[in-house]
Amino acid sequence: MYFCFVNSNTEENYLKAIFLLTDGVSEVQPKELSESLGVKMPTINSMMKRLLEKGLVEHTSYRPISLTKSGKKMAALIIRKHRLTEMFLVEKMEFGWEEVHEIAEQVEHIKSPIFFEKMNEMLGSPKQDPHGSSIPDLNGNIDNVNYPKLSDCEKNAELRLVAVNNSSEDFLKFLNARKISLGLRMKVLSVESFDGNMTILFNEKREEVLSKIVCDRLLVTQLNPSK
Amino acid sequence: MYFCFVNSNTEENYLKAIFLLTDGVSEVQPKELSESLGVKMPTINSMMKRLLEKGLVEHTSYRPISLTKSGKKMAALIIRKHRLTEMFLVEKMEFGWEEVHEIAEQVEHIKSPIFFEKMNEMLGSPKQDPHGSSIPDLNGNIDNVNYPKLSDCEKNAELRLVAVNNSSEDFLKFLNARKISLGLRMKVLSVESFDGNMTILFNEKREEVLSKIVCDRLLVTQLNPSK
DNA sequence: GTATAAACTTAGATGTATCTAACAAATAAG
DNA sequence: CTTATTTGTTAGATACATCTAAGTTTATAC
Ligand SMILES: [Mn+2]
Ligand SMILES: [Mn+2]
Ligand SMILES: [Mn+2]
Ligand SMILES: [Mn+2]
Repeated sequence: MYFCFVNSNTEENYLKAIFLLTDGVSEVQPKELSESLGVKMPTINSMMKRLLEKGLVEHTSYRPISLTKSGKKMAALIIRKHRLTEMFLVEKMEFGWEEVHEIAEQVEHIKSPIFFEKMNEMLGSPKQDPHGSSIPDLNGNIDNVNYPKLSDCEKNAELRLVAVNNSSEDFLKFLNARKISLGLRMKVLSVESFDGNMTILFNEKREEVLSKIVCDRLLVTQLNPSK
Repeated sequence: MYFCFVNSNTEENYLKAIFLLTDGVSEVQPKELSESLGVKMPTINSMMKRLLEKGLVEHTSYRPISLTKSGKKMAALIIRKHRLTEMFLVEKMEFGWEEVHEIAEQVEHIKSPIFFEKMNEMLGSPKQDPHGSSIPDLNGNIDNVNYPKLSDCEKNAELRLVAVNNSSEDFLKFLNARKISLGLRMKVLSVESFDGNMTILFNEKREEVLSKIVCDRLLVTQLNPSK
Protein backbone atom coordinates (compact mmCIF):
# COMPACT_ATOMS: atom_id res chain seq x y z
CA MET A 1 0.00 0.00 0.00
CA TYR A 2 2.25 2.78 1.27
CA PHE A 3 5.27 2.28 -1.02
CA CYS A 4 7.68 3.10 1.70
CA PHE A 5 10.89 4.56 0.40
CA VAL A 6 11.54 7.26 2.92
CA ASN A 7 13.53 10.47 2.59
CA SER A 8 15.91 11.87 5.18
CA ASN A 9 14.95 14.97 7.16
CA THR A 10 17.39 16.93 5.04
CA GLU A 11 15.79 15.79 1.80
CA GLU A 12 12.39 16.68 3.22
CA ASN A 13 13.60 20.17 4.07
CA TYR A 14 14.85 20.65 0.50
CA LEU A 15 11.55 19.50 -1.01
CA LYS A 16 9.64 21.82 1.29
CA ALA A 17 11.88 24.78 0.52
CA ILE A 18 11.51 24.25 -3.23
CA PHE A 19 7.76 23.95 -2.87
CA LEU A 20 7.50 27.16 -0.88
CA LEU A 21 9.79 29.10 -3.22
CA THR A 22 7.90 27.94 -6.32
CA ASP A 23 4.36 28.02 -4.87
CA GLY A 24 4.28 24.42 -6.02
CA VAL A 25 4.06 25.47 -9.66
CA SER A 26 6.95 27.56 -10.98
CA GLU A 27 10.73 27.23 -10.80
CA VAL A 28 13.46 28.42 -8.46
CA GLN A 29 17.07 29.43 -9.11
CA PRO A 30 19.73 27.34 -7.34
CA LYS A 31 21.06 30.57 -5.81
CA GLU A 32 17.75 31.43 -4.24
CA LEU A 33 17.35 27.91 -2.87
CA SER A 34 20.85 27.97 -1.46
CA GLU A 35 20.13 31.23 0.37
CA SER A 36 16.79 30.01 1.62
CA LEU A 37 18.34 26.87 3.12
CA GLY A 38 21.52 28.54 4.33
CA VAL A 39 23.85 26.20 2.44
CA LYS A 40 26.47 26.89 -0.24
CA MET A 41 25.74 26.35 -3.93
CA PRO A 42 27.64 23.07 -4.42
CA THR A 43 25.51 21.56 -1.67
CA ILE A 44 22.44 22.36 -3.75
CA ASN A 45 24.11 20.67 -6.72
CA SER A 46 24.79 17.42 -4.96
CA MET A 47 21.36 17.30 -3.38
CA MET A 48 19.67 18.00 -6.73
CA LYS A 49 21.60 15.10 -8.19
CA ARG A 50 20.09 12.81 -5.53
CA LEU A 51 16.55 14.17 -5.77
CA LEU A 52 16.77 13.93 -9.57
CA GLU A 53 17.68 10.24 -9.31
CA LYS A 54 14.75 9.72 -6.96
CA GLY A 55 12.50 11.43 -9.50
CA LEU A 56 11.47 14.23 -7.16
CA VAL A 57 12.90 17.28 -8.96
CA GLU A 58 13.65 18.40 -12.50
CA HIS A 59 16.93 20.13 -13.15
CA THR A 60 19.27 20.43 -16.12
CA SER A 61 22.60 22.24 -15.91
CA TYR A 62 22.42 26.03 -15.66
CA ARG A 63 18.62 25.93 -15.57
CA PRO A 64 16.25 26.56 -12.66
CA ILE A 65 14.81 23.81 -10.45
CA SER A 66 11.25 22.55 -10.22
CA LEU A 67 9.42 19.69 -8.48
CA THR A 68 8.05 16.67 -10.30
CA LYS A 69 4.50 15.61 -9.60
CA SER A 70 5.60 13.16 -6.91
CA GLY A 71 8.05 15.70 -5.45
CA LYS A 72 5.22 18.19 -5.22
CA LYS A 73 3.00 15.75 -3.40
CA MET A 74 5.70 14.80 -0.91
CA ALA A 75 6.50 18.43 -0.23
CA ALA A 76 2.84 19.25 0.31
CA LEU A 77 2.47 16.39 2.77
CA ILE A 78 5.45 17.62 4.80
CA ILE A 79 3.95 21.10 4.81
CA ARG A 80 0.68 19.55 5.96
CA LYS A 81 2.49 18.01 8.93
CA HIS A 82 4.27 21.26 9.69
CA ARG A 83 1.11 23.32 9.68
CA LEU A 84 -0.99 20.79 11.59
CA THR A 85 1.75 20.75 14.21
CA GLU A 86 1.74 24.53 14.50
CA MET A 87 -2.02 24.53 14.88
CA PHE A 88 -1.85 21.79 17.49
CA LEU A 89 0.77 23.64 19.49
CA VAL A 90 -1.28 26.82 19.50
CA GLU A 91 -4.75 25.34 19.98
CA LYS A 92 -4.06 22.36 22.22
CA MET A 93 -0.85 23.28 24.03
CA GLU A 94 -1.30 27.02 24.48
CA PHE A 95 1.83 28.12 22.67
CA GLY A 96 1.97 31.58 21.14
CA TRP A 97 1.99 31.80 17.33
CA GLU A 98 5.53 33.16 17.54
CA GLU A 99 6.84 30.05 19.33
CA VAL A 100 5.63 27.26 17.09
CA HIS A 101 7.51 27.46 13.79
CA GLU A 102 10.85 26.26 15.14
CA ILE A 103 9.28 23.32 16.95
CA ALA A 104 7.16 22.38 13.91
CA GLU A 105 10.31 22.49 11.79
CA GLN A 106 11.48 19.46 13.78
CA VAL A 107 8.18 17.70 14.46
CA GLU A 108 7.24 17.69 10.74
CA HIS A 109 9.81 14.91 10.20
CA ILE A 110 8.25 12.43 12.63
CA LYS A 111 7.47 9.20 10.77
CA SER A 112 3.99 8.30 11.97
CA PRO A 113 0.99 9.10 9.80
CA ILE A 114 -1.38 8.36 12.66
CA PHE A 115 0.31 10.94 14.90
CA PHE A 116 -0.57 13.77 12.52
CA GLU A 117 -4.00 12.43 11.65
CA LYS A 118 -4.79 12.35 15.36
CA MET A 119 -3.80 16.00 15.56
CA ASN A 120 -5.97 16.73 12.54
CA GLU A 121 -8.92 15.00 14.16
CA MET A 122 -8.46 16.74 17.53
CA LEU A 123 -8.34 20.07 15.69
CA GLY A 124 -11.41 19.33 13.56
CA SER A 125 -9.56 19.29 10.22
CA PRO A 126 -8.45 22.92 10.21
CA LYS A 127 -7.99 24.61 6.85
CA GLN A 128 -5.38 27.17 8.01
CA ASP A 129 -2.41 27.20 10.34
CA PRO A 130 -1.93 29.85 13.05
CA HIS A 131 -0.25 32.16 10.55
CA GLY A 132 -3.12 31.95 8.07
CA SER A 133 -1.42 29.59 5.60
CA SER A 134 -3.50 26.83 4.03
CA ILE A 135 -3.04 23.27 5.23
CA PRO A 136 -2.74 20.80 2.32
CA ASP A 137 -5.08 17.80 2.43
CA LEU A 138 -4.00 14.15 2.69
CA ASN A 139 -3.60 13.93 -1.10
CA GLY A 140 -1.22 16.87 -1.12
CA ASN A 141 -3.72 19.29 -2.60
CA ILE A 142 -3.56 22.82 -1.31
CA ASP A 143 -5.86 25.82 -1.78
CA ASN A 144 -3.69 28.32 -3.55
CA VAL A 145 -5.42 31.49 -2.45
CA ASN A 146 -3.08 34.37 -3.16
CA TYR A 147 -3.87 37.13 -0.71
CA PRO A 148 -2.60 40.61 -1.57
CA LYS A 149 -0.01 42.27 0.63
CA LEU A 150 -1.10 45.22 2.73
CA SER A 151 1.66 47.18 0.98
CA ASP A 152 -0.14 46.72 -2.36
CA CYS A 153 -3.39 48.27 -1.06
CA GLU A 154 -4.50 51.80 -1.69
CA LYS A 155 -5.63 54.64 0.47
CA ASN A 156 -9.08 54.15 2.06
CA ALA A 157 -9.04 50.40 1.43
CA GLU A 158 -11.01 48.55 4.15
CA LEU A 159 -9.31 45.27 4.91
CA ARG A 160 -9.06 42.29 7.19
CA LEU A 161 -5.72 40.70 8.14
CA VAL A 162 -5.90 37.04 7.07
CA ALA A 163 -2.31 35.79 7.05
CA VAL A 164 1.33 36.65 7.56
CA ASN A 165 4.06 36.03 5.04
CA ASN A 166 6.74 35.15 7.52
CA SER A 167 6.66 33.25 10.81
CA SER A 168 9.92 34.44 12.34
CA GLU A 169 9.75 34.86 16.08
CA ASP A 170 10.98 38.48 15.92
CA PHE A 171 8.34 39.60 13.45
CA LEU A 172 5.49 37.91 15.31
CA LYS A 173 6.65 39.38 18.61
CA PHE A 174 6.63 42.77 16.92
CA LEU A 175 3.00 42.16 15.95
CA ASN A 176 2.12 40.87 19.42
CA ALA A 177 3.52 44.05 20.97
CA ARG A 178 1.11 46.05 18.80
CA LYS A 179 -1.81 43.67 19.34
CA ILE A 180 -1.94 42.85 15.65
CA SER A 181 -3.45 39.41 15.11
CA LEU A 182 -5.29 37.52 12.38
CA GLY A 183 -8.84 38.71 11.76
CA LEU A 184 -8.09 42.30 12.71
CA ARG A 185 -9.96 44.98 10.70
CA MET A 186 -7.79 47.62 9.09
CA LYS A 187 -8.36 50.76 7.06
CA VAL A 188 -5.58 52.42 5.08
CA LEU A 189 -5.63 56.07 6.15
CA SER A 190 -2.62 57.15 4.13
CA VAL A 191 0.35 55.87 2.14
CA GLU A 192 3.64 57.75 2.15
CA SER A 193 4.92 57.42 -1.39
CA PHE A 194 8.52 58.23 -0.43
CA ASP A 195 9.19 55.20 1.81
CA GLY A 196 5.95 53.22 1.58
CA ASN A 197 5.05 53.76 5.25
CA MET A 198 1.33 53.31 5.81
CA THR A 199 -0.91 54.79 8.45
CA ILE A 200 -3.50 52.21 9.41
CA LEU A 201 -6.65 52.42 11.48
CA PHE A 202 -7.22 49.21 13.42
CA ASN A 203 -10.72 48.13 14.43
CA GLU A 204 -11.98 51.65 13.66
CA LYS A 205 -10.23 52.84 16.83
CA ARG A 206 -6.48 52.57 17.04
CA GLU A 207 -4.15 54.34 14.61
CA GLU A 208 -0.62 53.16 13.84
CA VAL A 209 2.16 53.79 11.31
CA LEU A 210 3.65 50.64 9.78
CA SER A 211 6.85 50.47 7.74
CA LYS A 212 6.98 49.03 4.21
CA ILE A 213 8.94 46.03 5.55
CA VAL A 214 6.06 45.19 7.88
CA CYS A 215 3.31 45.93 5.32
CA ASP A 216 5.01 43.54 2.88
CA ARG A 217 4.52 40.73 5.34
CA LEU A 218 0.84 41.31 6.14
CA LEU A 219 -1.67 39.59 3.83
CA VAL A 220 -5.20 40.90 3.69
CA THR A 221 -8.65 40.56 2.08
CA GLN A 222 -10.81 43.40 0.94
CA LEU A 223 -13.91 43.85 3.10
CA ASN A 224 -17.13 43.86 1.06
CA PRO A 225 -17.32 47.40 -0.37
CA SER A 226 -21.11 47.47 -0.08
CA LYS A 227 -22.52 49.55 2.85
CA MET B 1 23.23 29.29 31.22
CA TYR B 2 22.40 26.17 29.17
CA PHE B 3 25.89 25.32 27.85
CA CYS B 4 24.59 24.28 24.50
CA PHE B 5 26.81 21.71 22.88
CA VAL B 6 24.24 19.42 21.39
CA ASN B 7 24.42 15.74 20.53
CA SER B 8 23.04 14.10 17.41
CA ASN B 9 19.98 11.88 17.64
CA THR B 10 22.26 8.89 17.19
CA GLU B 11 24.46 9.90 20.11
CA GLU B 12 21.37 10.44 22.23
CA ASN B 13 20.14 6.95 21.39
CA TYR B 14 23.49 5.47 22.46
CA LEU B 15 23.47 7.35 25.77
CA LYS B 16 19.92 6.23 26.44
CA ALA B 17 20.69 2.61 25.58
CA ILE B 18 23.72 2.56 27.89
CA PHE B 19 21.67 4.14 30.68
CA LEU B 20 18.90 1.57 30.35
CA LEU B 21 21.30 -1.37 30.14
CA THR B 22 23.25 -0.22 33.19
CA ASP B 23 20.33 1.10 35.28
CA GLY B 24 22.39 4.26 35.34
CA VAL B 25 24.88 2.73 37.74
CA SER B 26 26.69 -0.38 36.50
CA GLU B 27 28.51 -1.27 33.29
CA VAL B 28 27.56 -2.86 30.00
CA GLN B 29 29.52 -5.09 27.62
CA PRO B 30 30.05 -3.71 24.10
CA LYS B 31 28.44 -6.89 22.76
CA GLU B 32 25.26 -6.32 24.70
CA LEU B 33 25.08 -2.68 23.63
CA SER B 34 25.63 -3.65 20.00
CA GLU B 35 22.75 -6.12 20.16
CA SER B 36 20.49 -3.67 21.92
CA LEU B 37 21.05 -0.99 19.28
CA GLY B 38 21.10 -3.40 16.33
CA VAL B 39 24.53 -2.31 15.10
CA LYS B 40 27.74 -4.26 14.62
CA MET B 41 30.56 -4.16 17.16
CA PRO B 42 32.94 -1.81 15.32
CA THR B 43 30.15 0.76 15.23
CA ILE B 44 30.08 0.67 19.02
CA ASN B 45 33.85 1.18 19.03
CA SER B 46 33.81 4.29 16.91
CA MET B 47 30.87 5.82 18.78
CA MET B 48 32.54 5.11 22.14
CA LYS B 49 35.60 6.94 20.87
CA ARG B 50 33.45 10.02 20.20
CA LEU B 51 31.48 9.85 23.45
CA LEU B 52 34.73 9.34 25.33
CA GLU B 53 36.16 12.53 23.81
CA LYS B 54 32.98 14.38 24.78
CA GLY B 55 33.40 13.08 28.32
CA LEU B 56 30.11 11.21 28.33
CA VAL B 57 31.27 7.60 28.73
CA GLU B 58 34.15 5.71 30.31
CA HIS B 59 35.71 2.92 28.32
CA THR B 60 39.16 1.37 28.15
CA SER B 61 40.01 -1.36 25.64
CA TYR B 62 38.51 -4.77 26.28
CA ARG B 63 36.63 -3.46 29.32
CA PRO B 64 32.92 -2.77 29.76
CA ILE B 65 31.32 0.64 29.19
CA SER B 66 29.79 3.02 31.71
CA LEU B 67 28.42 6.56 31.70
CA THR B 68 30.20 9.50 33.32
CA LYS B 69 28.23 11.76 35.60
CA SER B 70 27.38 14.15 32.77
CA GLY B 71 26.59 11.26 30.41
CA LYS B 72 24.22 9.89 33.03
CA LYS B 73 22.44 13.21 33.36
CA MET B 74 22.04 13.65 29.61
CA ALA B 75 20.71 10.12 29.24
CA ALA B 76 18.23 10.64 32.04
CA LEU B 77 16.96 13.86 30.46
CA ILE B 78 16.38 12.10 27.12
CA ILE B 79 14.53 9.35 28.95
CA ARG B 80 12.49 12.08 30.69
CA LYS B 81 11.46 13.43 27.29
CA HIS B 82 10.67 9.95 25.99
CA ARG B 83 8.46 9.07 28.92
CA LEU B 84 6.71 12.44 29.11
CA THR B 85 5.94 12.05 25.42
CA GLU B 86 4.49 8.58 25.93
CA MET B 87 2.34 9.87 28.76
CA PHE B 88 1.19 12.83 26.68
CA LEU B 89 0.26 10.60 23.77
CA VAL B 90 -1.79 8.31 25.99
CA GLU B 91 -3.39 10.90 28.27
CA LYS B 92 -3.90 13.85 25.92
CA MET B 93 -4.10 12.27 22.48
CA GLU B 94 -5.87 9.01 23.27
CA PHE B 95 -3.24 6.66 21.93
CA GLY B 96 -3.07 3.11 23.29
CA TRP B 97 -0.05 2.25 25.44
CA GLU B 98 1.06 -0.13 22.70
CA GLU B 99 1.28 2.64 20.08
CA VAL B 100 3.40 5.22 21.83
CA HIS B 101 6.92 3.85 22.18
CA GLU B 102 7.86 4.13 18.51
CA ILE B 103 6.57 7.68 18.25
CA ALA B 104 8.30 8.71 21.49
CA GLU B 105 11.53 7.22 20.15
CA GLN B 106 11.47 10.01 17.56
CA VAL B 107 9.87 12.83 19.54
CA GLU B 108 12.43 12.48 22.37
CA HIS B 109 15.03 14.13 20.10
CA ILE B 110 13.10 17.38 19.57
CA LYS B 111 15.28 20.31 20.68
CA SER B 112 12.89 22.50 22.66
CA PRO B 113 12.94 22.33 26.45
CA ILE B 114 9.69 24.31 26.65
CA PHE B 115 7.87 21.76 24.47
CA PHE B 116 8.46 19.00 27.00
CA GLU B 117 7.91 21.19 30.03
CA LYS B 118 4.54 22.19 28.58
CA MET B 119 3.68 18.49 28.32
CA ASN B 120 4.83 17.99 31.89
CA GLU B 121 2.64 20.84 33.07
CA MET B 122 -0.42 19.66 31.12
CA LEU B 123 0.05 16.22 32.63
CA GLY B 124 0.51 17.52 36.18
CA SER B 125 4.14 16.37 36.55
CA PRO B 126 3.50 12.63 36.29
CA LYS B 127 5.90 10.31 38.10
CA GLN B 128 5.41 7.30 35.81
CA ASP B 129 4.95 6.72 32.11
CA PRO B 130 2.14 4.58 30.66
CA HIS B 131 4.25 1.44 31.11
CA GLY B 132 4.92 2.12 34.79
CA SER B 133 8.52 3.33 34.37
CA SER B 134 9.66 6.31 36.46
CA ILE B 135 10.06 9.69 34.78
CA PRO B 136 13.38 11.37 35.71
CA ASP B 137 13.12 14.94 37.03
CA LEU B 138 14.62 18.03 35.34
CA ASN B 139 17.94 17.43 37.09
CA GLY B 140 18.16 13.92 35.69
CA ASN B 141 17.37 12.23 39.00
CA ILE B 142 15.25 9.11 38.77
CA ASP B 143 13.55 6.99 41.45
CA ASN B 144 15.22 3.66 41.11
CA VAL B 145 12.47 1.46 42.46
CA ASN B 146 13.24 -2.10 41.47
CA TYR B 147 10.00 -3.97 41.25
CA PRO B 148 10.18 -7.78 41.29
CA LYS B 149 9.12 -9.78 38.26
CA LEU B 150 5.95 -11.81 38.46
CA SER B 151 8.08 -14.81 37.54
CA ASP B 152 10.05 -14.40 40.80
CA CYS B 153 6.92 -14.55 42.96
CA GLU B 154 5.74 -17.61 44.86
CA LYS B 155 2.51 -19.51 45.05
CA ASN B 156 -0.30 -17.67 46.86
CA ALA B 157 1.42 -14.27 46.54
CA GLU B 158 -1.12 -11.43 46.30
CA LEU B 159 0.16 -8.79 43.91
CA ARG B 160 -0.61 -5.71 41.92
CA LEU B 161 0.76 -5.16 38.40
CA VAL B 162 2.72 -1.87 38.49
CA ALA B 163 4.90 -1.87 35.37
CA VAL B 164 5.98 -3.77 32.29
CA ASN B 165 9.55 -4.52 31.39
CA ASN B 166 9.13 -4.13 27.68
CA SER B 167 7.05 -1.76 25.57
CA SER B 168 7.02 -3.64 22.28
CA GLU B 169 3.77 -3.35 20.39
CA ASP B 170 3.34 -7.12 20.13
CA PHE B 171 3.70 -7.73 23.84
CA LEU B 172 1.34 -4.91 24.81
CA LYS B 173 -1.25 -6.09 22.29
CA PHE B 174 -0.98 -9.52 23.85
CA LEU B 175 -1.77 -7.95 27.24
CA ASN B 176 -4.61 -5.87 25.77
CA ALA B 177 -6.21 -9.00 24.33
CA ARG B 178 -6.25 -10.46 27.86
CA LYS B 179 -7.36 -7.21 29.51
CA ILE B 180 -4.16 -7.05 31.52
CA SER B 181 -3.35 -3.45 32.42
CA LEU B 182 -1.43 -1.58 35.11
CA GLY B 183 -3.05 -1.65 38.54
CA LEU B 184 -4.61 -5.05 38.02
CA ARG B 185 -4.76 -7.32 41.12
CA MET B 186 -3.25 -10.75 40.74
CA LYS B 187 -2.90 -13.85 42.87
CA VAL B 188 -0.47 -16.64 42.04
CA LEU B 189 -2.52 -19.82 42.11
CA SER B 190 0.24 -22.17 41.00
CA VAL B 191 3.70 -22.28 39.47
CA GLU B 192 4.72 -25.09 37.14
CA SER B 193 8.32 -25.83 38.03
CA PHE B 194 9.03 -27.58 34.72
CA ASP B 195 8.51 -24.58 32.39
CA GLY B 196 7.77 -21.71 34.77
CA ASN B 197 4.17 -21.30 33.57
CA MET B 198 2.05 -19.58 36.21
CA THR B 199 -1.68 -19.77 36.81
CA ILE B 200 -2.89 -16.35 37.90
CA LEU B 201 -6.19 -15.18 39.33
CA PHE B 202 -6.99 -11.64 38.14
CA ASN B 203 -9.18 -9.33 40.21
CA GLU B 204 -10.31 -12.34 42.26
CA LYS B 205 -12.40 -13.48 39.28
CA ARG B 206 -10.66 -14.40 36.09
CA GLU B 207 -8.11 -17.22 35.86
CA GLU B 208 -5.36 -17.39 33.24
CA VAL B 209 -2.15 -19.32 32.54
CA LEU B 210 0.83 -17.13 31.62
CA SER B 211 4.10 -18.39 30.16
CA LYS B 212 7.48 -17.69 31.78
CA ILE B 213 8.31 -15.30 28.92
CA VAL B 214 5.29 -13.18 29.80
CA CYS B 215 5.77 -13.42 33.57
CA ASP B 216 9.36 -12.18 33.15
CA ARG B 217 8.02 -8.97 31.69
CA LEU B 218 5.40 -8.18 34.31
CA LEU B 219 6.60 -6.19 37.34
CA VAL B 220 4.57 -6.30 40.51
CA THR B 221 4.29 -5.13 44.12
CA GLN B 222 3.24 -7.28 47.02
CA LEU B 223 -0.17 -6.30 48.39
CA ASN B 224 -0.07 -5.62 52.15
CA PRO B 225 -0.21 -9.09 53.70
CA SER B 226 -2.33 -7.86 56.65
CA LYS B 227 -6.02 -8.82 56.47
C1' DG C 1 48.21 -25.24 30.24
C1' DT C 2 47.37 -25.24 25.48
C1' DA C 3 43.54 -25.03 22.03
C1' DT C 4 39.32 -23.20 20.65
C1' DA C 5 35.75 -19.96 20.85
C1' DA C 6 33.89 -15.61 21.89
C1' DA C 7 34.44 -10.83 22.39
C1' DC C 8 36.78 -6.87 21.01
C1' DT C 9 39.62 -3.71 18.12
C1' DT C 10 41.75 -1.77 13.92
C1' DA C 11 41.81 -0.71 9.17
C1' DG C 12 39.62 0.49 5.31
C1' DA C 13 35.24 1.16 2.60
C1' DT C 14 30.53 3.29 1.68
C1' DG C 15 26.83 6.80 1.69
C1' DT C 16 25.04 11.26 3.49
C1' DA C 17 25.60 16.16 4.04
C1' DT C 18 28.34 19.60 4.06
C1' DC C 19 32.41 22.66 2.80
C1' DT C 20 36.40 25.30 -0.14
C1' DA C 21 38.88 26.08 -4.29
C1' DA C 22 38.99 26.16 -8.99
C1' DC C 23 36.86 26.29 -13.23
C1' DA C 24 32.77 27.20 -16.77
C1' DA C 25 28.53 29.38 -18.45
C1' DA C 26 25.27 33.00 -18.61
C1' DT C 27 24.27 37.73 -17.79
C1' DA C 28 25.12 42.54 -17.37
C1' DA C 29 28.02 46.59 -18.41
C1' DG C 30 30.49 49.48 -21.15
C1' DC D 1 31.07 42.73 -29.17
C1' DT D 2 34.34 42.24 -25.58
C1' DT D 3 34.91 42.34 -20.63
C1' DA D 4 33.38 41.97 -15.92
C1' DT D 5 30.29 40.10 -12.71
C1' DT D 6 27.24 36.84 -11.24
C1' DT D 7 25.69 32.34 -11.22
C1' DG D 8 26.44 27.55 -11.54
C1' DT D 9 29.39 23.25 -11.76
C1' DT D 10 33.20 19.94 -10.72
C1' DA D 11 36.65 18.09 -7.93
C1' DG D 12 38.34 16.98 -3.75
C1' DA D 13 38.15 17.28 1.49
C1' DT D 14 35.90 16.55 6.10
C1' DA D 15 32.67 14.74 9.68
C1' DC D 16 29.16 11.34 10.88
C1' DA D 17 27.32 6.69 11.05
C1' DT D 18 27.59 2.65 9.43
C1' DC D 19 29.60 -1.73 7.38
C1' DT D 20 33.10 -6.01 6.25
C1' DA D 21 37.37 -8.22 6.74
C1' DA D 22 41.19 -9.12 9.25
C1' DG D 23 43.68 -9.24 13.34
C1' DT D 24 44.03 -9.30 19.03
C1' DT D 25 42.77 -10.21 23.54
C1' DT D 26 40.17 -12.56 26.90
C1' DA D 27 37.48 -16.32 28.39
C1' DT D 28 36.17 -21.29 28.08
C1' DA D 29 36.96 -26.03 27.31
C1' DC D 30 39.41 -29.97 27.40
MN1 LIG E 1 5.83 27.48 10.01
MN1 LIG F 1 12.20 20.72 9.03
MN1 LIG G 1 9.17 3.72 25.64
MN1 LIG H 1 15.26 7.76 19.83
